[in-house]
Amino acid sequence: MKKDPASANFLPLYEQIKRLITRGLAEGEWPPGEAIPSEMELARRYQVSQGTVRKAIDELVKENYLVRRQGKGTFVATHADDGTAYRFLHLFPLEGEREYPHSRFIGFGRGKADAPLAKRLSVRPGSGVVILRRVLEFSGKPVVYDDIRLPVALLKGISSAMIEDHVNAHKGTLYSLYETRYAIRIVSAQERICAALADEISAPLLNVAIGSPLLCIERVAFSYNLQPVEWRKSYINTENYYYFDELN
Amino acid sequence: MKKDPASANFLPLYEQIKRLITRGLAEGEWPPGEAIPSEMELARRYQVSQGTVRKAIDELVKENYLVRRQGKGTFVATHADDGTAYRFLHLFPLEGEREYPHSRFIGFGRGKADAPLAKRLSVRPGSGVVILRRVLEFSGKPVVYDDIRLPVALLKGISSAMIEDHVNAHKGTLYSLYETRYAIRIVSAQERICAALADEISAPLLNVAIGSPLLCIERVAFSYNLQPVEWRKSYINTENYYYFDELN
DNA sequence: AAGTGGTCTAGACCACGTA
DNA sequence: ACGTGGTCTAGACCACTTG
Repeated sequence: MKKDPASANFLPLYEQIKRLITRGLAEGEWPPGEAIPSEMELARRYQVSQGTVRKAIDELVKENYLVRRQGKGTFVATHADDGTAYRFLHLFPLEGEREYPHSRFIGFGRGKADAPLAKRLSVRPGSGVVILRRVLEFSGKPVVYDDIRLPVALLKGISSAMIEDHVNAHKGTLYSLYETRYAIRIVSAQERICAALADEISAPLLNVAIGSPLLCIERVAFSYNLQPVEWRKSYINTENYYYFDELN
Repeated sequence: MKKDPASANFLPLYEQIKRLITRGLAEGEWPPGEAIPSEMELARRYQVSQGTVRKAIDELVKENYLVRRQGKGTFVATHADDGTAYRFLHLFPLEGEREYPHSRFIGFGRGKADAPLAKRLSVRPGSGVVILRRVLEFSGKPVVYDDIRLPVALLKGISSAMIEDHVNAHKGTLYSLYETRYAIRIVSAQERICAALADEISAPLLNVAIGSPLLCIERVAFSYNLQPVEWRKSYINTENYYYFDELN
Protein backbone atom coordinates (compact mmCIF):
# COMPACT_ATOMS: atom_id res chain seq x y z
CA MET A 1 0.00 0.00 0.00
CA LYS A 2 1.48 3.29 -1.08
CA LYS A 3 0.70 6.90 -0.52
CA ASP A 4 1.41 9.30 -3.34
CA PRO A 5 0.11 12.81 -2.73
CA ALA A 6 1.55 13.98 -6.04
CA SER A 7 -0.61 11.62 -8.05
CA ALA A 8 -3.73 13.02 -9.69
CA ASN A 9 -6.00 10.26 -8.44
CA PHE A 10 -4.70 10.37 -4.89
CA LEU A 11 -6.92 8.91 -2.22
CA PRO A 12 -6.34 8.69 1.52
CA LEU A 13 -5.07 5.29 2.60
CA TYR A 14 -8.18 4.54 4.65
CA GLU A 15 -10.30 5.25 1.55
CA GLN A 16 -8.26 2.75 -0.42
CA ILE A 17 -8.62 0.16 2.35
CA LYS A 18 -12.33 0.86 2.44
CA ARG A 19 -12.62 0.08 -1.25
CA LEU A 20 -10.53 -3.06 -0.95
CA ILE A 21 -12.78 -4.34 1.82
CA THR A 22 -15.90 -3.36 -0.12
CA ARG A 23 -14.57 -5.26 -3.11
CA GLY A 24 -14.13 -8.34 -0.94
CA LEU A 25 -17.71 -7.97 0.24
CA ALA A 26 -19.09 -7.47 -3.26
CA GLU A 27 -17.15 -10.45 -4.60
CA GLY A 28 -18.39 -12.68 -1.84
CA GLU A 29 -15.00 -13.29 -0.23
CA TRP A 30 -16.73 -12.81 3.12
CA PRO A 31 -20.41 -13.77 2.94
CA PRO A 32 -23.15 -12.11 5.04
CA GLY A 33 -23.05 -13.16 8.68
CA GLU A 34 -19.41 -14.27 8.54
CA ALA A 35 -16.47 -12.57 10.24
CA ILE A 36 -13.94 -10.62 8.21
CA PRO A 37 -10.26 -10.88 9.24
CA SER A 38 -9.22 -9.03 12.40
CA GLU A 39 -7.98 -5.47 12.22
CA MET A 40 -4.39 -6.58 12.86
CA GLU A 41 -4.66 -9.22 10.15
CA LEU A 42 -5.97 -6.71 7.60
CA ALA A 43 -3.27 -4.23 8.63
CA ARG A 44 -0.62 -6.85 7.85
CA ARG A 45 -2.28 -7.82 4.59
CA TYR A 46 -2.55 -4.26 3.31
CA GLN A 47 0.70 -3.05 4.87
CA VAL A 48 -0.83 -0.19 6.83
CA SER A 49 -1.25 0.51 10.52
CA GLN A 50 -4.09 -0.93 12.55
CA GLY A 51 -5.46 2.58 13.10
CA THR A 52 -5.90 3.11 9.38
CA VAL A 53 -7.76 -0.18 8.97
CA ARG A 54 -9.87 0.81 11.93
CA LYS A 55 -10.89 4.10 10.34
CA ALA A 56 -11.88 2.29 7.13
CA ILE A 57 -13.97 -0.23 9.08
CA ASP A 58 -15.49 2.58 11.17
CA GLU A 59 -16.99 4.07 8.04
CA LEU A 60 -18.18 0.73 6.67
CA VAL A 61 -19.91 0.11 9.98
CA LYS A 62 -21.66 3.48 9.77
CA GLU A 63 -22.83 2.56 6.26
CA ASN A 64 -24.24 -0.71 7.64
CA TYR A 65 -21.93 -2.89 5.56
CA LEU A 66 -20.30 -4.38 8.68
CA VAL A 67 -21.12 -4.81 12.35
CA ARG A 68 -18.59 -4.95 15.16
CA ARG A 69 -18.88 -7.29 18.12
CA GLN A 70 -16.43 -6.51 20.86
CA GLY A 71 -14.24 -9.44 21.75
CA LYS A 72 -15.52 -11.52 18.81
CA GLY A 73 -14.69 -9.76 15.60
CA THR A 74 -16.17 -7.72 12.75
CA PHE A 75 -18.98 -9.35 10.78
CA VAL A 76 -20.65 -8.83 7.44
CA ALA A 77 -24.10 -7.34 8.02
CA THR A 78 -27.08 -9.51 7.06
CA HIS A 79 -30.84 -9.30 6.71
CA ALA A 80 -31.02 -12.76 8.29
CA ASP A 81 -30.56 -11.25 11.76
CA ASP A 82 -33.81 -10.79 13.58
CA GLY A 83 -32.64 -7.39 14.70
CA THR A 84 -32.03 -5.97 11.23
CA ALA A 85 -34.44 -7.98 9.07
CA TYR A 86 -36.92 -5.10 8.92
CA ARG A 87 -34.40 -2.28 8.78
CA PHE A 88 -36.01 -0.85 5.63
CA LEU A 89 -39.62 -1.20 6.79
CA HIS A 90 -40.57 2.21 8.15
CA LEU A 91 -44.18 1.38 9.00
CA PHE A 92 -45.35 1.63 12.60
CA PRO A 93 -48.74 1.27 14.22
CA LEU A 94 -50.47 4.50 15.26
CA GLU A 95 -51.09 2.84 18.63
CA GLY A 96 -49.27 0.15 20.54
CA GLU A 97 -46.08 -1.81 20.09
CA ARG A 98 -44.25 -2.30 16.82
CA GLU A 99 -45.63 -5.12 14.64
CA TYR A 100 -44.03 -7.10 11.85
CA PRO A 101 -45.89 -8.18 8.76
CA HIS A 102 -46.78 -11.53 7.24
CA SER A 103 -46.27 -11.80 3.45
CA ARG A 104 -49.02 -13.28 1.29
CA PHE A 105 -47.84 -13.73 -2.29
CA ILE A 106 -50.54 -13.27 -4.90
CA GLY A 107 -48.60 -13.24 -8.12
CA PHE A 108 -45.40 -14.48 -9.68
CA GLY A 109 -44.44 -13.92 -13.30
CA ARG A 110 -42.05 -12.53 -15.84
CA GLY A 111 -42.17 -9.51 -18.06
CA LYS A 112 -40.06 -6.97 -19.87
CA ALA A 113 -38.70 -3.71 -18.47
CA ASP A 114 -40.30 -0.63 -19.94
CA ALA A 115 -38.18 2.49 -20.32
CA PRO A 116 -38.72 4.01 -16.85
CA LEU A 117 -38.12 0.71 -15.07
CA ALA A 118 -35.06 -0.06 -17.20
CA LYS A 119 -33.63 3.31 -16.26
CA ARG A 120 -34.17 2.72 -12.54
CA LEU A 121 -32.62 -0.75 -12.68
CA SER A 122 -29.80 0.25 -15.05
CA VAL A 123 -30.73 -2.47 -17.54
CA ARG A 124 -31.54 -2.44 -21.25
CA PRO A 125 -35.16 -1.50 -22.03
CA GLY A 126 -37.03 -4.66 -22.95
CA SER A 127 -34.80 -6.94 -20.89
CA GLY A 128 -36.46 -9.57 -18.75
CA VAL A 129 -37.73 -8.91 -15.25
CA VAL A 130 -39.25 -11.07 -12.55
CA ILE A 131 -42.54 -9.69 -11.22
CA LEU A 132 -43.77 -10.41 -7.71
CA ARG A 133 -47.00 -9.23 -6.18
CA ARG A 134 -47.84 -9.62 -2.56
CA VAL A 135 -49.85 -8.24 0.32
CA LEU A 136 -48.30 -7.49 3.69
CA GLU A 137 -50.64 -8.26 6.54
CA PHE A 138 -50.24 -6.77 10.00
CA SER A 139 -52.15 -8.62 12.72
CA GLY A 140 -53.94 -10.52 9.97
CA LYS A 141 -55.15 -7.40 8.15
CA PRO A 142 -53.88 -6.27 4.73
CA VAL A 143 -51.96 -2.97 4.90
CA VAL A 144 -49.51 -2.95 2.00
CA TYR A 145 -49.81 -4.09 -1.62
CA ASP A 146 -46.42 -4.54 -3.32
CA ASP A 147 -45.52 -4.78 -6.99
CA ILE A 148 -41.86 -5.89 -7.05
CA ARG A 149 -39.62 -6.23 -10.10
CA LEU A 150 -36.01 -7.39 -10.52
CA PRO A 151 -33.78 -8.18 -13.48
CA VAL A 152 -34.32 -11.87 -14.23
CA ALA A 153 -30.60 -12.16 -14.91
CA LEU A 154 -29.91 -11.72 -11.19
CA LEU A 155 -32.35 -14.41 -10.04
CA LYS A 156 -31.69 -17.45 -12.20
CA GLY A 157 -34.02 -20.32 -11.39
CA ILE A 158 -36.25 -18.42 -9.00
CA SER A 159 -39.67 -19.91 -8.49
CA SER A 160 -42.85 -19.19 -6.68
CA ALA A 161 -42.29 -22.23 -4.48
CA MET A 162 -38.80 -21.11 -3.48
CA ILE A 163 -40.09 -17.73 -2.38
CA GLU A 164 -43.01 -19.16 -0.44
CA ASP A 165 -40.74 -21.64 1.26
CA HIS A 166 -38.17 -19.05 2.24
CA VAL A 167 -40.65 -16.46 3.43
CA ASN A 168 -43.17 -18.71 5.10
CA ALA A 169 -41.22 -21.74 6.26
CA HIS A 170 -38.02 -19.94 7.20
CA LYS A 171 -39.62 -16.66 8.26
CA GLY A 172 -37.27 -14.79 5.97
CA THR A 173 -37.69 -11.50 4.13
CA LEU A 174 -37.15 -11.09 0.41
CA TYR A 175 -33.84 -9.37 1.13
CA SER A 176 -32.59 -12.33 3.14
CA LEU A 177 -33.63 -14.58 0.23
CA TYR A 178 -31.55 -12.51 -2.19
CA GLU A 179 -28.64 -12.94 0.21
CA THR A 180 -28.83 -16.64 0.88
CA ARG A 181 -29.87 -17.86 -2.58
CA TYR A 182 -28.30 -15.33 -4.90
CA ALA A 183 -25.42 -13.78 -2.96
CA ILE A 184 -26.92 -10.33 -3.44
CA ARG A 185 -26.84 -8.10 -0.43
CA ILE A 186 -29.14 -5.04 -0.26
CA VAL A 187 -27.34 -2.22 1.54
CA SER A 188 -29.36 0.90 0.77
CA ALA A 189 -32.53 2.12 -0.90
CA GLN A 190 -34.20 5.28 -2.16
CA GLU A 191 -37.90 5.94 -1.80
CA ARG A 192 -40.21 8.42 -3.50
CA ILE A 193 -43.46 8.92 -1.65
CA CYS A 194 -46.67 10.27 -3.14
CA ALA A 195 -50.36 10.34 -2.23
CA ALA A 196 -52.78 8.20 -4.24
CA LEU A 197 -56.33 6.89 -4.22
CA ALA A 198 -57.30 3.23 -4.01
CA ASP A 199 -58.34 1.89 -7.42
CA GLU A 200 -60.04 -1.27 -8.71
CA ILE A 201 -56.89 -3.32 -8.13
CA SER A 202 -55.61 -2.03 -4.80
CA ALA A 203 -58.92 -1.39 -3.05
CA PRO A 204 -60.09 -5.03 -2.79
CA LEU A 205 -56.60 -6.24 -1.89
CA LEU A 206 -56.35 -3.75 0.95
CA ASN A 207 -59.98 -4.14 1.90
CA VAL A 208 -60.80 -0.44 1.52
CA ALA A 209 -63.25 1.50 -0.62
CA ILE A 210 -62.22 2.75 -4.04
CA GLY A 211 -61.10 6.36 -3.60
CA SER A 212 -59.63 5.81 -0.15
CA PRO A 213 -56.35 7.64 0.46
CA LEU A 214 -53.19 5.54 0.16
CA LEU A 215 -49.49 6.16 0.32
CA CYS A 216 -47.70 5.22 -2.86
CA ILE A 217 -44.00 4.48 -2.39
CA GLU A 218 -41.63 3.75 -5.22
CA ARG A 219 -38.43 2.13 -3.97
CA VAL A 220 -35.19 1.22 -5.67
CA ALA A 221 -32.94 -1.02 -3.58
CA PHE A 222 -29.17 -1.11 -4.09
CA SER A 223 -26.35 -3.52 -3.43
CA TYR A 224 -22.71 -2.51 -2.89
CA ASN A 225 -21.43 0.37 -5.02
CA LEU A 226 -24.97 1.64 -5.61
CA GLN A 227 -25.79 -1.21 -7.97
CA PRO A 228 -29.60 -1.21 -8.41
CA VAL A 229 -31.13 -4.62 -7.74
CA GLU A 230 -34.85 -4.27 -7.10
CA TRP A 231 -37.67 -1.88 -7.94
CA ARG A 232 -40.95 -1.92 -6.09
CA LYS A 233 -44.11 0.10 -5.82
CA SER A 234 -46.03 -0.13 -2.56
CA TYR A 235 -49.58 1.00 -1.88
CA ILE A 236 -50.20 1.50 1.80
CA ASN A 237 -53.36 1.94 3.82
CA THR A 238 -52.40 4.39 6.58
CA GLU A 239 -55.57 4.17 8.61
CA ASN A 240 -53.72 2.40 11.41
CA TYR A 241 -50.05 2.69 10.43
CA TYR A 242 -47.73 5.57 9.62
CA TYR A 243 -44.49 5.90 7.74
CA PHE A 244 -41.69 7.13 9.98
CA ASP A 245 -38.74 9.23 8.87
CA GLU A 246 -35.93 10.60 10.99
CA LEU A 247 -34.28 13.78 9.68
CA ASN A 248 -30.76 14.68 10.71
CA MET B 1 -10.38 15.43 32.49
CA LYS B 2 -10.19 12.08 34.13
CA LYS B 3 -10.74 8.54 33.15
CA ASP B 4 -12.07 6.17 35.75
CA PRO B 5 -13.06 2.77 34.39
CA ALA B 6 -13.99 1.56 37.85
CA SER B 7 -16.72 4.16 38.24
CA ALA B 8 -20.28 3.04 37.61
CA ASN B 9 -21.10 5.95 35.35
CA PHE B 10 -17.94 5.62 33.31
CA LEU B 11 -17.99 7.21 29.88
CA PRO B 12 -15.22 7.26 27.27
CA LEU B 13 -13.27 10.50 27.31
CA TYR B 14 -14.38 11.47 23.80
CA GLU B 15 -17.99 11.01 24.93
CA GLN B 16 -17.39 13.37 27.83
CA ILE B 17 -15.76 15.90 25.51
CA LYS B 18 -18.69 15.55 23.13
CA ARG B 19 -21.08 16.45 25.91
CA LEU B 20 -19.00 19.38 27.03
CA ILE B 21 -18.95 20.77 23.51
CA THR B 22 -22.68 20.13 23.11
CA ARG B 23 -23.28 21.98 26.36
CA GLY B 24 -21.34 24.94 24.98
CA LEU B 25 -23.48 24.85 21.84
CA ALA B 26 -26.75 24.57 23.76
CA GLU B 27 -25.77 27.40 26.10
CA GLY B 28 -24.87 29.67 23.22
CA GLU B 29 -21.18 29.95 24.06
CA TRP B 30 -20.51 29.51 20.32
CA PRO B 31 -23.44 30.78 18.24
CA PRO B 32 -24.46 29.30 14.86
CA GLY B 33 -22.07 30.22 12.07
CA GLU B 34 -19.20 31.02 14.45
CA ALA B 35 -16.00 29.02 14.87
CA ILE B 36 -15.41 26.94 17.96
CA PRO B 37 -11.87 26.84 19.40
CA SER B 38 -9.28 24.84 17.49
CA GLU B 39 -8.72 21.18 18.27
CA MET B 40 -5.41 21.95 20.00
CA GLU B 41 -7.05 24.67 22.04
CA LEU B 42 -9.86 22.37 23.18
CA ALA B 43 -7.33 19.63 23.94
CA ARG B 44 -5.50 22.02 26.27
CA ARG B 45 -8.71 23.23 27.84
CA TYR B 46 -10.02 19.75 28.60
CA GLN B 47 -6.62 18.20 29.32
CA VAL B 48 -6.88 15.44 26.73
CA SER B 49 -5.00 14.69 23.53
CA GLN B 50 -5.87 16.32 20.24
CA GLY B 51 -6.91 12.93 18.85
CA THR B 52 -9.57 12.55 21.51
CA VAL B 53 -11.00 15.99 20.80
CA ARG B 54 -10.93 15.12 17.12
CA LYS B 55 -12.99 11.97 17.66
CA ALA B 56 -15.57 13.95 19.65
CA ILE B 57 -15.80 16.57 16.91
CA ASP B 58 -15.98 13.86 14.23
CA GLU B 59 -19.20 12.60 15.74
CA LEU B 60 -20.68 16.05 16.21
CA VAL B 61 -19.96 16.73 12.54
CA LYS B 62 -21.76 13.54 11.53
CA GLU B 63 -24.74 14.65 13.62
CA ASN B 64 -24.72 18.00 11.78
CA TYR B 65 -23.98 19.99 14.89
CA LEU B 66 -20.68 21.27 13.49
CA VAL B 67 -19.03 21.69 10.11
CA ARG B 68 -15.30 21.52 9.43
CA ARG B 69 -13.52 23.80 6.99
CA GLN B 70 -9.97 22.72 6.33
CA GLY B 71 -7.43 25.42 7.06
CA LYS B 72 -10.08 27.67 8.64
CA GLY B 73 -11.55 25.92 11.63
CA THR B 74 -14.64 24.11 12.90
CA PHE B 75 -17.91 26.04 12.80
CA VAL B 76 -21.31 25.76 14.39
CA ALA B 77 -23.79 24.56 11.76
CA THR B 78 -26.52 27.01 10.78
CA HIS B 79 -29.71 27.14 8.75
CA ALA B 80 -28.58 30.56 7.49
CA ASP B 81 -26.24 28.89 4.99
CA ASP B 82 -27.72 28.69 1.52
CA GLY B 83 -26.41 25.16 1.27
CA THR B 84 -28.17 23.81 4.34
CA ALA B 85 -31.22 26.10 4.62
CA TYR B 86 -33.54 23.46 3.14
CA ARG B 87 -31.87 20.42 4.69
CA PHE B 88 -35.19 19.23 6.16
CA LEU B 89 -37.30 19.85 3.05
CA HIS B 90 -37.51 16.49 1.29
CA LEU B 91 -39.77 17.60 -1.57
CA PHE B 92 -38.51 17.36 -5.14
CA PRO B 93 -40.16 17.97 -8.51
CA LEU B 94 -41.15 14.87 -10.48
CA GLU B 95 -39.44 16.47 -13.47
CA GLY B 96 -36.61 18.94 -13.78
CA GLU B 97 -34.20 20.63 -11.41
CA ARG B 98 -34.72 21.05 -7.69
CA GLU B 99 -36.88 24.03 -6.72
CA TYR B 100 -37.15 25.95 -3.48
CA PRO B 101 -40.43 27.30 -2.14
CA HIS B 102 -41.77 30.75 -1.36
CA SER B 103 -43.64 31.09 1.96
CA ARG B 104 -47.00 32.86 2.03
CA PHE B 105 -48.21 33.32 5.61
CA ILE B 106 -51.96 33.15 6.01
CA GLY B 107 -52.42 33.04 9.74
CA PHE B 108 -50.75 34.05 12.98
CA GLY B 109 -52.25 33.50 16.39
CA ARG B 110 -52.04 31.99 19.83
CA GLY B 111 -53.75 29.06 21.43
CA LYS B 112 -53.41 26.39 24.06
CA ALA B 113 -51.77 23.00 23.69
CA ASP B 114 -54.20 20.10 23.79
CA ALA B 115 -53.03 16.82 25.30
CA PRO B 116 -51.46 15.26 22.16
CA LEU B 117 -49.61 18.44 21.22
CA ALA B 118 -48.44 18.99 24.79
CA LYS B 119 -47.03 15.49 24.82
CA ARG B 120 -45.16 16.02 21.57
CA LEU B 121 -43.71 19.33 22.73
CA SER B 122 -43.01 18.17 26.29
CA VAL B 123 -45.04 21.02 27.77
CA ARG B 124 -47.94 21.17 30.22
CA PRO B 125 -51.36 20.57 28.60
CA GLY B 126 -53.09 23.91 28.28
CA SER B 127 -49.88 25.92 28.09
CA GLY B 128 -49.65 28.64 25.47
CA VAL B 129 -48.56 27.99 21.89
CA VAL B 130 -47.94 30.20 18.90
CA ILE B 131 -49.84 29.07 15.79
CA LEU B 132 -48.60 29.80 12.28
CA ARG B 133 -50.30 28.87 9.06
CA ARG B 134 -48.73 29.22 5.69
CA VAL B 135 -48.68 27.94 2.14
CA LEU B 136 -45.46 26.96 0.38
CA GLU B 137 -45.49 27.85 -3.28
CA PHE B 138 -43.21 26.23 -5.83
CA SER B 139 -42.91 28.14 -9.10
CA GLY B 140 -45.83 30.29 -7.96
CA LYS B 141 -48.15 27.35 -7.32
CA PRO B 142 -49.35 26.21 -3.88
CA VAL B 143 -48.02 22.75 -2.93
CA VAL B 144 -47.86 22.61 0.87
CA TYR B 145 -50.20 23.87 3.58
CA ASP B 146 -48.53 24.07 7.00
CA ASP B 147 -50.03 24.33 10.47
CA ILE B 148 -47.10 25.11 12.79
CA ARG B 149 -47.16 25.34 16.58
CA LEU B 150 -44.47 26.20 19.14
CA PRO B 151 -44.45 26.87 22.88
CA VAL B 152 -45.00 30.61 23.26
CA ALA B 153 -42.46 30.57 26.09
CA LEU B 154 -39.69 29.96 23.56
CA LEU B 155 -40.67 32.83 21.24
CA LYS B 156 -41.19 35.87 23.43
CA GLY B 157 -42.29 38.90 21.48
CA ILE B 158 -42.76 37.14 18.17
CA SER B 159 -45.01 38.93 15.71
CA SER B 160 -46.47 38.43 12.29
CA ALA B 161 -44.42 41.35 11.01
CA MET B 162 -41.16 39.89 12.31
CA ILE B 163 -41.79 36.61 10.54
CA GLU B 164 -42.78 38.22 7.26
CA ASP B 165 -39.73 40.45 7.38
CA HIS B 166 -37.34 37.61 8.09
CA VAL B 167 -38.79 35.21 5.56
CA ASN B 168 -39.56 37.64 2.74
CA ALA B 169 -37.04 40.44 3.09
CA HIS B 170 -34.11 38.34 4.26
CA LYS B 171 -35.03 35.18 2.35
CA GLY B 172 -34.74 33.18 5.55
CA THR B 173 -36.48 30.00 6.66
CA LEU B 174 -38.38 29.66 9.92
CA TYR B 175 -35.50 27.62 11.32
CA SER B 176 -33.03 30.41 10.58
CA LEU B 177 -35.41 32.82 12.32
CA TYR B 178 -35.44 30.64 15.44
CA GLU B 179 -31.65 30.75 15.35
CA THR B 180 -31.08 34.44 14.82
CA ARG B 181 -33.90 35.83 16.95
CA TYR B 182 -34.28 33.24 19.66
CA ALA B 183 -30.97 31.39 19.83
CA ILE B 184 -32.75 28.10 19.21
CA ARG B 185 -31.03 25.79 16.78
CA ILE B 186 -33.01 22.95 15.16
CA VAL B 187 -30.74 19.93 14.73
CA SER B 188 -33.07 17.03 14.00
CA ALA B 189 -36.70 16.14 13.36
CA GLN B 190 -39.06 13.18 13.24
CA GLU B 191 -41.81 12.84 10.66
CA ARG B 192 -44.89 10.61 10.53
CA ILE B 193 -46.37 10.35 7.08
CA CYS B 194 -49.92 9.32 6.25
CA ALA B 195 -52.27 9.56 3.28
CA ALA B 196 -55.20 11.96 3.48
CA LEU B 197 -57.90 13.58 1.35
CA ALA B 198 -58.19 17.29 0.69
CA ASP B 199 -60.98 18.84 2.80
CA GLU B 200 -62.82 22.17 2.87
CA ILE B 201 -59.81 23.91 4.41
CA SER B 202 -56.89 22.43 2.51
CA ALA B 203 -58.48 22.03 -0.93
CA PRO B 204 -58.94 25.74 -1.75
CA LEU B 205 -55.53 26.62 -0.30
CA LEU B 206 -53.80 24.02 -2.47
CA ASN B 207 -56.07 24.71 -5.42
CA VAL B 208 -57.28 21.12 -5.73
CA ALA B 209 -60.69 19.46 -5.57
CA ILE B 210 -62.07 18.22 -2.27
CA GLY B 211 -61.24 14.52 -2.03
CA SER B 212 -57.92 14.82 -3.88
CA PRO B 213 -55.12 12.70 -2.41
CA LEU B 214 -52.64 14.53 -0.18
CA LEU B 215 -49.66 13.56 1.93
CA CYS B 216 -50.10 14.45 5.57
CA ILE B 217 -46.85 14.84 7.47
CA GLU B 218 -46.64 15.45 11.19
CA ARG B 219 -43.21 16.73 12.19
CA VAL B 220 -41.63 17.41 15.55
CA ALA B 221 -38.38 19.39 15.34
CA PHE B 222 -35.73 19.16 18.04
CA SER B 223 -32.89 21.29 19.33
CA TYR B 224 -29.80 19.95 21.10
CA ASN B 225 -30.34 17.02 23.47
CA LEU B 226 -33.59 16.08 21.73
CA GLN B 227 -35.41 19.07 23.18
CA PRO B 228 -38.68 19.43 21.20
CA VAL B 229 -39.20 22.93 19.84
CA GLU B 230 -41.74 22.89 17.06
CA TRP B 231 -44.68 20.77 15.91
CA ARG B 232 -46.14 21.04 12.45
CA LYS B 233 -48.64 19.30 10.25
CA SER B 234 -48.15 19.62 6.51
CA TYR B 235 -50.64 18.78 3.77
CA ILE B 236 -48.92 18.23 0.45
CA ASN B 237 -50.21 18.02 -3.09
CA THR B 238 -47.98 15.41 -4.75
CA GLU B 239 -49.22 15.83 -8.31
CA ASN B 240 -45.91 17.36 -9.34
CA TYR B 241 -43.63 16.76 -6.34
CA TYR B 242 -42.55 13.72 -4.38
CA TYR B 243 -41.18 13.16 -0.90
CA PHE B 244 -37.73 11.63 -1.00
CA ASP B 245 -36.26 9.31 1.61
CA GLU B 246 -32.87 7.65 1.61
CA LEU B 247 -32.66 4.38 3.57
CA ASN B 248 -29.33 3.17 4.88
C1' DA C 1 5.20 31.87 7.90
C1' DA C 2 1.78 30.50 10.96
C1' DG C 3 -2.42 28.26 12.15
C1' DT C 4 -6.09 25.20 11.06
C1' DG C 5 -8.02 20.71 9.93
C1' DG C 6 -6.68 15.87 7.61
C1' DT C 7 -3.97 11.63 7.54
C1' DC C 8 -1.00 8.13 9.37
C1' DT C 9 1.82 5.72 12.59
C1' DA C 10 3.32 3.05 16.82
C1' DG C 11 2.39 1.70 21.05
C1' DA C 12 -0.06 1.33 25.44
C1' DC C 13 -3.82 -0.23 27.98
C1' DC C 14 -8.91 -1.54 28.75
C1' DA C 15 -13.20 -4.44 28.02
C1' DC C 16 -15.28 -8.38 26.23
C1' DG C 17 -15.78 -13.28 24.67
C1' DT C 18 -13.99 -17.87 24.45
C1' DA C 19 -11.46 -21.68 25.69
C1' DA D 1 -4.52 -16.96 28.82
C1' DC D 2 -5.38 -15.21 24.51
C1' DG D 3 -7.41 -12.75 20.69
C1' DT D 4 -10.77 -9.49 19.49
C1' DG D 5 -12.51 -4.79 19.24
C1' DG D 6 -12.45 0.01 22.04
C1' DT D 7 -9.96 3.99 23.89
C1' DC D 8 -6.19 7.13 24.34
C1' DT D 9 -1.78 9.20 23.62
C1' DA D 10 2.22 11.61 21.27
C1' DG D 11 4.21 12.90 17.40
C1' DA D 12 5.01 13.38 12.44
C1' DC D 13 3.74 15.19 8.19
C1' DC D 14 0.32 16.93 4.54
C1' DA D 15 -3.24 20.27 2.61
C1' DC D 16 -5.64 24.39 2.84
C1' DT D 17 -6.38 29.38 4.24
C1' DT D 18 -4.88 33.72 5.75
C1' DG D 19 -1.74 37.41 6.60
